[in-house]
Amino acid sequence: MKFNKLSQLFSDLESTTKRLEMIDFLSKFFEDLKEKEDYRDIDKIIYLLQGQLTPNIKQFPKMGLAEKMIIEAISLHSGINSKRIKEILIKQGDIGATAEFILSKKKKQKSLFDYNKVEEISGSSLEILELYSELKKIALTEGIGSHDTKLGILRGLISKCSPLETKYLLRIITSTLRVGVQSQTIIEGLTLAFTGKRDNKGVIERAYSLSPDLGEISRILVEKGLVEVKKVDIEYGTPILSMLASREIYTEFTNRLGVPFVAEYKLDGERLQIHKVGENITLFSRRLLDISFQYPDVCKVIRENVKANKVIFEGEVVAMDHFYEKMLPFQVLSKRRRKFDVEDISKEVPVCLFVFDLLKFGEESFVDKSLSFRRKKLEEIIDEKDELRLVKSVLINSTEELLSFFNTARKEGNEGIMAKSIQENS
DNA sequence: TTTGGCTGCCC
DNA sequence: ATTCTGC
DNA sequence: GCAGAATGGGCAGCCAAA
Repeated sequence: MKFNKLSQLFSDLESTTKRLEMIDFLSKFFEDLKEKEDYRDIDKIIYLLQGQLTPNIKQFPKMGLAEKMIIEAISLHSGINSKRIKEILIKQGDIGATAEFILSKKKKQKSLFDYNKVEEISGSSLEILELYSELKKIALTEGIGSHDTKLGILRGLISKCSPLETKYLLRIITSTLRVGVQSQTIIEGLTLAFTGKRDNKGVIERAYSLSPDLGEISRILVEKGLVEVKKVDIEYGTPILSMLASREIYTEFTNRLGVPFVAEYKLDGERLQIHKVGENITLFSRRLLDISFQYPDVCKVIRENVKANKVIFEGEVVAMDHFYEKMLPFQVLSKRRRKFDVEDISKEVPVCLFVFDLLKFGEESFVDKSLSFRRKKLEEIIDEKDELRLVKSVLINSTEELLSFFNTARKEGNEGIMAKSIQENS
């Protein structure tokens, strides 16, 4: 598929704020692929629709090239100095639009024809596959001279793109695609185009949350059908999408959930999803980056004190003064987020992992089990140590209990408290 | 070798 | 992370 | 209430220029 086709889709999506209309644009686009039975690039198309090169679980480097360097590239390409480009950027409000504006002017001067028309006639638009491999090159370029190399590749791409294509190309590179569409809407489009029924949305959503690679899910859907998508499940080594909590004044917990419900401390640290396969420990950040190397101490304490050969669980790692049993604020912990001198900083900023959920144990998925069941199993398999504990969790029966739990939580240096329903299906 | 702009990722 | 918008 | 976008503080790493 050509990139101009995808660019047109971006443009259509951007033209509306109505979600149903966006879904319609997406499903029409997918149905077109279906008619042509051309699924070669479907995964890449999906990633680009998400404004990415690869799914988060792929641990692929980022472009390392954002607004300031794009300005440099536009300047090199157009001959307009970067100060002037910055002025245009302020007016246009967007680096993509800025480039589109500048290039459409320039190209009109150069040629008597409208560039987009020339391109349509000659069919010379960039192949998505080529665009994709060039973008990968940009991401993989590093070391001395890498800025120039990246800019060189980018200039090559821009010279093959129409102004409209350049707009979206640059937005993809700077992770600011913002055409009003993300995973949820893409899933709706896919559902409509490939299953015909909107009710099937949940199946794809579930698969995506357990194996967050929408390109791969799409491929399964178009090549093997919804039946196979249903079979997607949580696997060791593949981090699942983390559940997000919504903010709420704690006194409202009782109104929303009734009593009793479970309350837990909300800790001021970094969220970790832990996959243990034998002695092998992998830690994933909330954005699904493998950050195991940052916490060798955490890996060690898990290896030695979690009594399960294979298990996936979640926790919050918090900087801790073990002598005074005092939790330290997030800023202290953030010193741990580094690549070098990891052992030194581990000693300087000791941490504790507070475990709060179980996702898989052995070959059994726990994602649909009840809260109490998950907690009970966690208590069974974790030997608590100074550096490894279960998060404080209590059953709240009354407003008085809630108030006192909140006050204790704050006194002990927590951010606040979390509320969890005891209903089986949540 | 040092400095500072830029980028990306946590919250 | 929070806050805002359109649906 | 949901999905997506816009925005902010603070840290470390990378790289080019000083």
